[in-house]
Amino acid sequence: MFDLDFRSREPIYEQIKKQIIRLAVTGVLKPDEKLPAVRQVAMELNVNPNTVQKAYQQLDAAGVIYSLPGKGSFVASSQETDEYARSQLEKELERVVIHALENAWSAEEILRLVDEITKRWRGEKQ
Amino acid sequence: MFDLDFRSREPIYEQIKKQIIRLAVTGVLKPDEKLPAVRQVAMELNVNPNTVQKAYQQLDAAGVIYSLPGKGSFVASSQETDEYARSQLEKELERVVIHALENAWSAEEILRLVDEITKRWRGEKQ
Amino acid sequence: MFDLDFRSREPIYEQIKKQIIRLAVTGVLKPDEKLPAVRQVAMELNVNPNTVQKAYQQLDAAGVIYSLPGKGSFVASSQETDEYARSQLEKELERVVIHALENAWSAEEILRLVDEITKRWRGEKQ
Amino acid sequence: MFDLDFRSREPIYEQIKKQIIRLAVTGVLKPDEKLPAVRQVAMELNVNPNTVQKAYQQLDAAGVIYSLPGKGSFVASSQETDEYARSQLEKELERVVIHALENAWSAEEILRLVDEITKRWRGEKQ
DNA sequence: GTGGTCTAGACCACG
DNA sequence: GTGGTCTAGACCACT
Repeated sequence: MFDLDFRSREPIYEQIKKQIIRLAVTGVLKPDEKLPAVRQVAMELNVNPNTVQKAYQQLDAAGVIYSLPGKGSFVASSQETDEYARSQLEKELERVVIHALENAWSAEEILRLVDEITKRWRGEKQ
Repeated sequence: MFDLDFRSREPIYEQIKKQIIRLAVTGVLKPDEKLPAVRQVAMELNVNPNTVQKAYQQLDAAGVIYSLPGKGSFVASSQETDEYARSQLEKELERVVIHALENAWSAEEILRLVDEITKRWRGEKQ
Repeated sequence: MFDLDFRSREPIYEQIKKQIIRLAVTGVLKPDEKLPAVRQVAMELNVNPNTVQKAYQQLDAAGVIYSLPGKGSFVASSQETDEYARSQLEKELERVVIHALENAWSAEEILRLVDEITKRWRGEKQ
Repeated sequence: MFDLDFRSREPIYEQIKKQIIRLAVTGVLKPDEKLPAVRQVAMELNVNPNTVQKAYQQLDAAGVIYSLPGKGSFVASSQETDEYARSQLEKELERVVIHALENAWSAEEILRLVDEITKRWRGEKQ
């Protein structure tokens, strides 16, 4: 279900968070659908249950999922998830674009590169 | 000379690296111009010399500056710097854009947001 | 008969306890009236019988209901119930009010907020 | 510095969070003041560093403190803290007051009890 | 079997 | 020495 890169600088729990958000935003996981149990995910990914727990707990605090002790964890309403995902991505994009502008990139250069990346990605997807 | 944000999550040495690159790319620092000594920068910025040293070393390894033992550190040719800065930024941008695409953003949405960020930044600069 | 919120952090058995107490205190359930059987409540609420059992047991231990083996569970005298409910609520309220006072709230602020909550609740009820 | 109740149902990290908030709201801890290190608090309280870390991290996510790896954790602006503390307390108070109202308490009864608790607390403080 | 808390102890990046 | 991440493994409350 998930795909981790253990060599990445990005913490494992962050990778898990992002993948769950991706699945929720793209509609693979529906609102109120049950997520796999913490221990099950931990086994499948070969990581410690605490690491998965941390991801679930932070998503819960952010309103992306809701966890019911004794029952499981479930996807929250799509509105909450979309808002959270959108604000996170906007922050990331803003940081990078401003960094480029500070390094004397023109708006046209940035837009052209974004367009190129998008087209390349579309090609790989098909 | 530099402007650091000690409250940022971004490591100090990364901030120093980015600012030197920015000054080189924007032409404030000319090729073969001597950089201020590690200790002097450390004193001016009120940071540990090790931190400045780390920034200089990594810039050296990346070919953006070159260090002559006993003489100091100097800005490399603008070509080296531009290539390094460009490839770093392209990698960053690609990562973020693909992340957005994976989260069901349309190319139009991304381009619109980039445009918006650019205009906002221009406004703040003036 | 009851109205549960399965998404709440509050344990299901606690919700059942509070609702039975509420019905007894408000006079909907009369003293010595028979409560519905554990299994019946469990079926109606779609919860595990153990969960209902736990609620009944704790109410029994608190003296709010009394269970006659083989005959069922019955509402205790209104005096028992009122005392229990009152002491529970006083404890809860004391805990929260003291917490507010410790966080530099003034008595006036607390009273004003209580008043506001009361008025809002009255509005929603009608 | 802190005062824990290990027998309480309230998690230790929650108790730590509340105490730090209390100290910040009451002005004992000033904005940008350095908090004791995670490991130091852990030693003083005789708890595991991970437990203290959890408290610090959640306060950081809530904007009440900011943590700089390698430097320490610091109290954020009083505005952030006040807002967070206020909203938490309002939620707690609302829950309890509504619970009382549902159990047939009159607004006057509640206000009288709050007043009584306040006066008793003032007496104990002096 | 579920999520949640906690301990013990290790390792890493940063300053 | 600082915060941050992770593992291993235990115990608890709830369903």
